[in-house]
Amino acid sequence: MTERVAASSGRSGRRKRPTMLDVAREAGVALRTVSRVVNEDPTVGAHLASRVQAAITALGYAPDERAQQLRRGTSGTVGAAVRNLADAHPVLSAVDHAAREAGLAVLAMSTEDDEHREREAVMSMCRRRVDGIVIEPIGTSHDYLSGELAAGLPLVAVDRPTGGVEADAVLSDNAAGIGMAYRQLALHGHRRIGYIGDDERIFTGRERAAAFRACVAASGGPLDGMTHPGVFSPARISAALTAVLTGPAPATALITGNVETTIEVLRHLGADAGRVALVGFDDFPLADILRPGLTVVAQNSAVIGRTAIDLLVARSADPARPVQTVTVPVELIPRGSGELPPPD
Amino acid sequence: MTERVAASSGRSGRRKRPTMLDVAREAGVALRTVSRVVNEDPTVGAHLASRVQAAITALGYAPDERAQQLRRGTSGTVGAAVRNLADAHPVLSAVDHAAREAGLAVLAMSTEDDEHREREAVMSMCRRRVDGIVIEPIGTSHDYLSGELAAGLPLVAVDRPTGGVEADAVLSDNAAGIGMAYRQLALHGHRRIGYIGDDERIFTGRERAAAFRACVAASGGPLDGMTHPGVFSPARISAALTAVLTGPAPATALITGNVETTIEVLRHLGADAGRVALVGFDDFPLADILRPGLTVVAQNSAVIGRTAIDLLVARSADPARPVQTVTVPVELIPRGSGELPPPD
DNA sequence: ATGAAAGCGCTAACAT
DNA sequence: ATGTTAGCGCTTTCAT
Repeated sequence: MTERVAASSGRSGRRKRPTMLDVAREAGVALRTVSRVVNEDPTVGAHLASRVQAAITALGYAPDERAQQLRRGTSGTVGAAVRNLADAHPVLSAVDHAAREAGLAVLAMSTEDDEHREREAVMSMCRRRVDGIVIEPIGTSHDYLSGELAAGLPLVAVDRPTGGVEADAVLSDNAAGIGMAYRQLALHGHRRIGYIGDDERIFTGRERAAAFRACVAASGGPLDGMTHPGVFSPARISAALTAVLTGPAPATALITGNVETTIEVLRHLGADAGRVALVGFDDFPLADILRPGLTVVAQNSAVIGRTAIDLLVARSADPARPVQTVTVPVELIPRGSGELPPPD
Repeated sequence: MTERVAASSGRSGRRKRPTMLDVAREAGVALRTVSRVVNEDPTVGAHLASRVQAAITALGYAPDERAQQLRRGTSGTVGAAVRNLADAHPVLSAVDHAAREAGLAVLAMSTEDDEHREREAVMSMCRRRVDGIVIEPIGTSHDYLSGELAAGLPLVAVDRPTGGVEADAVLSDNAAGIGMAYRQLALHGHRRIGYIGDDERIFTGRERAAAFRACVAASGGPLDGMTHPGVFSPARISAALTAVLTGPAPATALITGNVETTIEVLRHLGADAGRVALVGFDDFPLADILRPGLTVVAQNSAVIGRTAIDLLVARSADPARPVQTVTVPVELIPRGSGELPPPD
């Protein structure tokens, strides 16, 4: 590594952080009075209040939230265990906003698509006594949470349901989305439509592949060689793409079951991107600056995030309420790639 | 909203969460012994240890981290105040990994490019008594942190320096990056090179615009009408683009000063993307699937994140050490758009 | 309107 | 090797 380093003068040593008691002494009042001022209790005399405020700013005092939470018995925080913080993540964004409106802080942790990490993240949230958890499940079994659930932990799954335990969930309407994609391609003259998507051991992979097969059956199109689920590595996507686009009766249009597949397909298509019609499941930033623009089935992340927090808050208020699964509509966004005609 | 809702049977009411004392009673040992087992103290007899473990799993006990932190006086957590959680954020990812390796959890909060929100997020982290903060500064003044800094809070700025207070920083080599971009375009025959970038009130905008002017001066190219800093809205980017690409002596190549500008320029260029050479500052996912592929100056996010955590840990260990600014090299990634020849 | 004291769940001296 | 006890910094009865 060849970083350049510039150094400068040091910084004074560590001073002890002021506590509420320090403030009380500085202001010459009782501890309780400082607590009252900090919590904006109106029953403090104006004179004392201002003296306490002065002491607070003089000392640079900020209350220790851990101690507050410990004493209050609530954390005012919801955990969000999502697959990735680094990728585009509109659901997390929506959760963040909705939680803030509900007066809750968000503790976001990434699961990195790893079952073990997911469990680690969720347990860490439990140890921090979050008031609820929004999870984008990776693992297939979440019964390590059954104790917490019995203890009243509000848990809401987004995108996929939890496994092994009953929990509220917010899902996209996968079947309807695949239907929209298929109809759009059929509408533009395609008869041989292919599908490349996720492993069917994954919930969304299963739902979307099943919906695709149903569409083909309903429209009387050919299924043979057109369905390629269980595809996740770039190499296998490349192979599936070759298989579906070559041979005696190649597909003229393609539906991709998730963003990763969509992007990998675009990467392999390269210059040929304009020669095969394509609809991707799930929108992503920049899909509109591709040429041709990418037609997608977009999930409504804003509504998903909002709903997740709503369910969380509702269960907090009433732990005994019935478990709910909310299905959120999806939307087809035509941008060109899905409207390409078949080669004549 | 037309969500479909499916309801199911309820869930048992809230049971009290077990404490360490409950475990001690269940196992018939003293509180201290449970604490020893939880903290893997080897001085516990094998017999008692297993009895305690059994009680822990039977009760589904998980220690309250807030109480641990309160008592230990350390939180084992670093805060990361970044501009956006929802956007691609490789630095956050790198911080996450490096922190984990150092045995630290990460509390990530987004500042949403808002000075007020930034302050809110940072203060919230302070109230949670994080052991240090990595910040991607938005605000121009951070002297509200001077008290915390004096109290020994390790603070590391990434991408831009903090304002008004001395803190460690990890910056990209903006000047070198602009130099690489300029030379690449010059090498491919361009004489009239334009620049569209951030406001010069922003640190990176200032550094990059200055470096661009220096490049033009050094190479004897024309500066007139070629420099467009202070551009941030889509409308203004569009205007700047028109200005730089039209007139009697239009630019044949362009350098864009940040991702937002790059993407907006691509959006406006549309079908003409292949007719003007372009180098963008900062890489982004999918830049390689554009046609032509986008040539970029890439920041080394992995090194930036790592270095930030290294500086944080170093200052934790020695609060009096000199303040450091580390400059991380950038890299030119040629993908086609920067290698286009000038027309004719 | 203000204060004294108990205790949230845990760790760490200090016994034994 | 195991138990007793005093707090960490705060909120909250309960007095005054």
